[in-house]
Amino acid sequence: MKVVFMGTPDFAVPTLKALIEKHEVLAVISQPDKPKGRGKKLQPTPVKIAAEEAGITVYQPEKIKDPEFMEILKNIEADVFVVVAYGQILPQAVLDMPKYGCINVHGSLLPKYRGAAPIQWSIIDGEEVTGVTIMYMEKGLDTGDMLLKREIPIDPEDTYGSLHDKMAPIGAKALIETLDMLEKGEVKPEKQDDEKSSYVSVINKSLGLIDWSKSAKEIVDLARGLDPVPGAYSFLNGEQIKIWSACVLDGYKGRAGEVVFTDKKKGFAVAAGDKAVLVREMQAKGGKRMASADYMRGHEIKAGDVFKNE
RNA sequence: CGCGGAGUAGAGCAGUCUGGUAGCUCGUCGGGCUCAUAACCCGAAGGUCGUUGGUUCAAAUCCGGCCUCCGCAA
Repeated sequence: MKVVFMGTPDFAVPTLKALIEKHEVLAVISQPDKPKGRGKKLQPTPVKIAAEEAGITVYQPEKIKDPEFMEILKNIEADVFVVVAYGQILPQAVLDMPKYGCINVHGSLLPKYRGAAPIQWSIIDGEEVTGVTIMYMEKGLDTGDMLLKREIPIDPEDTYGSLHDKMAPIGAKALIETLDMLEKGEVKPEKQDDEKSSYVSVINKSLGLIDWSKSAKEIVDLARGLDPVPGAYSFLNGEQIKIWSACVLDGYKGRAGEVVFTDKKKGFAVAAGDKAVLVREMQAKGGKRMASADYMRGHEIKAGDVFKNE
């Protein structure tokens, strides 16, 4: 099939690569390069890098709605648009362009977790199963008819990063299968049950501030859902501490946020609303992420110290 | 030139302001004791103090360049 691919972050790259292998990718659309990192250096998107490696033309319109760009898009005459985490809403005129329509790869089992950060939220919510959904795009956000679903178990030790890396290739494979079915006319579009739908918000940094009055499991899930970015955090003696990895520790209680357990090998634990949270990996400002036990060799943390919101 | 922190033994840090060839908590290795919710005692090995110039009788420490890592902001 003749494909135009639209995508921006890492999650989209495996799908792009699979398409390059199996189909004819005529062009790639990605978000404009943005200043990132400490220097304010312009950073190409992961999708752009992958596309250029394959020698495919990349377009990065500021707004896809731009009439001039829409004209270009139309003249490419693709059979299908494949969209994976592109980052812009496609106007109806674009959705109507290709004869096979616009196909989207979404990182959840729709209709649950519609929106921009389904992988993170499924972990933060403590889900045990998630998946990818291939669907037709329509005007609403992630509301189109579903074509193929793949379930993926969430391991208790999975983080956003590890789950993301598991899901991206599965999404790529599912998409290729869907295109095969499309060509053969074998797809069976399935309506989403709006009654069962849920939307999740974009992840922002303030979401990572730990509320120690919540249950230990909720805090642990928050940390792994925000690992490796942007991280769950709290403050000890006015200094921000990021908590990357933790587990529930039974048998210890205290005021929420209070250090209730220290061990030179296991690290330290902080009281939550119910049980305690044993901090395994953490990071102080200016420092690298490290085992909490390592941190304690150079910094004093003792029972009774209290983590606060600032 | 967006703001800031940091690079010292395998790990985490102190020492830098007030120059005089390095220390703490662990780990490792050897020995002792025997069990005290993280065992204790004794001993040992292990460091071009990121790199490179400069100042100085003398630089981890003061000054300049460079490299790397990290937090914030985007």
